[in-house]
Amino acid sequence: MENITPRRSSINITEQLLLWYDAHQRILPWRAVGRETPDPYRVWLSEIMLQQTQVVTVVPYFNRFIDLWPTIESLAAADVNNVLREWAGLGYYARARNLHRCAQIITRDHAGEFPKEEAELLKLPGIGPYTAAAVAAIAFGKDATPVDGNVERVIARVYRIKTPIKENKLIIKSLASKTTPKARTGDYAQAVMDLGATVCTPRRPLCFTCPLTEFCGAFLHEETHAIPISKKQKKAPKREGTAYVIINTANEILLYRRTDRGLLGGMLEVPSVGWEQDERHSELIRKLTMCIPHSKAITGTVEHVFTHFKLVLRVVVMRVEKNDWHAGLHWYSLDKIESVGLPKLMLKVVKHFRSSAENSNNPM
DNA sequence: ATCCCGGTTA
DNA sequence: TAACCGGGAT
Repeated sequence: MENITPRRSSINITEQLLLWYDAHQRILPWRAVGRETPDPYRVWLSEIMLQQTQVVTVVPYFNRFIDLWPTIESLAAADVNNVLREWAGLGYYARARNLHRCAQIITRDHAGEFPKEEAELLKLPGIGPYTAAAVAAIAFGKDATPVDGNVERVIARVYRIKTPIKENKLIIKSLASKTTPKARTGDYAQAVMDLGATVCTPRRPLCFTCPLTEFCGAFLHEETHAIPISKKQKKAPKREGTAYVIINTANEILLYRRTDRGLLGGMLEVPSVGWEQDERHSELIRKLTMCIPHSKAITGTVEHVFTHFKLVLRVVVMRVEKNDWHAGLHWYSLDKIESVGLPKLMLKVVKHFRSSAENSNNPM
């Protein structure tokens, strides 16, 4: 039996991965096909979107961005608020602001060309160790080894690392570098990440389809379920607040733009109080409540989970005359609310309002 | 309901 | 080291 086909062990782990990648790589809109040269702009844009975000989520956003801004110059020339609008729903909104800043720097200071060296890429906003290595390898074929969560998991299993990933970043990086080929560094990087995403998954890895089982310490010791070691995270505390859906007689909703820094930075929001340190809207709400005390009703709550806390937001609806509130306030048509670019939390509030208004004969 | 997953920045 | 989101699995 063993002589019918060449012994797999005559192929090393790198060659095995590249063979697997040639046959099983995912077809993705930012990937070059065949002998095409990858477009650094598309590689960079995709890698920024892929930070903390899965491929299936990224694909439609990527296509939309490319439609709107096919070149880095066009992205640099865009209004940052339009970039945030298109980013809405992807989360981690600092990525969008850094993306725009980076596009402007590349356009203004680098003649529209990305630097090819990992160390130079690292200096750009929004580009950290992972993305610098990914762009250098994938877009420019440089000898760089991006290490993301997929790579960490694959390496931890193959080398049977049974201590927390967090404590082994350097070891994992050097092991991953050791198996990086001289040529096809971009394909190799994407091969490991594809394998991690589609085969060597966090739970229930599909080892029966894996090209690396003969090299994999975790598989050979039946320990894939126990590697990598997950660090236990402390459970998020709960916060509560009140969101105000303020609707005028033109069926428009009052929205504000948040400050650039911190939570949901730069995004549009429904005014709310009680759950953030900066109570920017408390005065507005106080005045509204005094002027029209009988026009409000709590319609229920929406819940949302952030990185470090859980939020329960009571929803209060207020109806105001269109002319009562105009100076400096930003009204948005409820009919077009889907296209203004609200983060998920605020979308939940608006959707809750709409469904509760539908289900009630007398919502006020 | 409750977990788990994940790069960059300040 | 903590802040920063949304999706998916169980």
